[in-house]
Amino acid sequence: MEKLTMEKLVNYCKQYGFIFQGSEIYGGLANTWDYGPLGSRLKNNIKDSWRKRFIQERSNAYEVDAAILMHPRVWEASGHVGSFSDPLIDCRHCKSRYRVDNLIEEYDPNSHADGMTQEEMLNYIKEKKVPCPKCGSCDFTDIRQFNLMFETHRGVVEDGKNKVYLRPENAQGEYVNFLNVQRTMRAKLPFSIGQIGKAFRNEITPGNFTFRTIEFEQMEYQTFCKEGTDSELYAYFKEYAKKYFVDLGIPESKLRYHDHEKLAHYAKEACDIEYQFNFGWGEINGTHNRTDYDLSRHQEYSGVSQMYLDPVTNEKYIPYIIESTVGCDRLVLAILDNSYCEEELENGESREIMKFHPYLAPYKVCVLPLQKKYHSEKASELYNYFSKYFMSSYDESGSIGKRYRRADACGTPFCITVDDNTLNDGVVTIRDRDTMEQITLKIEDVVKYIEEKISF
RNA sequence: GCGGAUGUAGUUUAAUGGUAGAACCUUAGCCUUCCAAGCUAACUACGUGGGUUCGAUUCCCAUCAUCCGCUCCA
Repeated sequence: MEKLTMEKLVNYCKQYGFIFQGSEIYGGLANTWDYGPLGSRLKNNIKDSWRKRFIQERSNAYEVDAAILMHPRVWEASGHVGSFSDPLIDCRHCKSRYRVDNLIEEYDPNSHADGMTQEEMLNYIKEKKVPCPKCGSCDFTDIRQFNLMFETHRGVVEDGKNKVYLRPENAQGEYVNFLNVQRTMRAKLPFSIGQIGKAFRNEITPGNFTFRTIEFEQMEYQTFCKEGTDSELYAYFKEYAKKYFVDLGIPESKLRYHDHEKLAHYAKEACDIEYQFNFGWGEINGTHNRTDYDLSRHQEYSGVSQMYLDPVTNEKYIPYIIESTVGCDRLVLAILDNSYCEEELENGESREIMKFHPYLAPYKVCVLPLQKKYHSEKASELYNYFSKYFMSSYDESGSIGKRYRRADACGTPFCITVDDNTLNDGVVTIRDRDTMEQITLKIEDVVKYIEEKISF
């Protein structure tokens, strides 16, 4: 098999209705992508699988759906306003662009550029004549701020007073609801609040299809726990996330952990899980030990106590938080990347197949009348019947072989063929894409059979 | 954001300073009926905007987008 390239995958996704370029008829808007009929089914199935593993099957896990627009003070407390914008500087000579704090710290690791204001950083560069790492000259532009948060305004008047931000991460939605969920669910530590939702970052983005986009969906849960139990949970969640990916059909050989050497200001421990995409290793999950940083900050900025009263020991304390995030769009891409196969046929041609885990497949079954003329009436009837149980498709156009292959290309695990035996004896032929085996089943047994096969 | 490449139907492509030909796909019909058969039709394209020109899909410029490599990604 030829190596899968991103171009091939993009093409495939477009051809079969998984992913289209955003605003395509206007020439496209960079780094936005629209999920088509099959892609949105796949994505929803992935979300459902996450929800099942991380909310439903875990005790003390609760889901919320928080607003994308939050009080601007949230982003002050989180540290996003002020520090989340990158101070950038360009070399006039070779046109390279750098983050100023990185530039200074590379020049002198003991310089503590983190704590400097923009002016101080600019002065530092001028005084020490910090050279451009690329060309060696010291001829830089002024520092420019690139705020990574999308801004908008509430109300019709645009002024600084009513500026709001599209959230750059979802976690704050859980943090500000910590007490609400704890109280209403009568939850005891440790417990988790999870959320699936969109976040927005106004970043400079390289392509790689949907791997990095300005608008993206995260599936994450925040676990509130007592200090001292945090590291054990952190280690456990790393394993738990990896097992989830393996359960979805991703081979362990294409997964690896990547511990962060440089930690964020809030983090005590941080580790990514990376998947081996066709373009290289890329993060699909992050586990972070965020300590009590977030709730302490919210307590400070809101003035509302975020203390937890331990009913057993009567201690009062601010919980630690372990965060586990899966990039939803990235996982969709990983699943597409991992499922794509080109199969050599006997006649030397090749065909594209998607081998999804049946739980993730956009369509579970495709109903095919063997002969359009004689079987399509019964087949339509069965299609309507199966549609009540799972996503089904129907295809009567072209030869039976062609229709099997079409279904394979969409990743449909089961084809159900309606023939004379269906009309006479009430049985259908079910063909399993993975084994290529055909079995005959009574119509009333089909739903149970399929439901077992597609469970997760 | 930088450098390189590219841009003709859904896909792969051909030709051309006088607006485009094909294959596959799709759709309809006939025939066939358990793994992309055949026949007959139909549908569908020069990324966008300027400039040069009598005339631009073709030449030039800009822009947008994609791919590859950097950069960036608490």
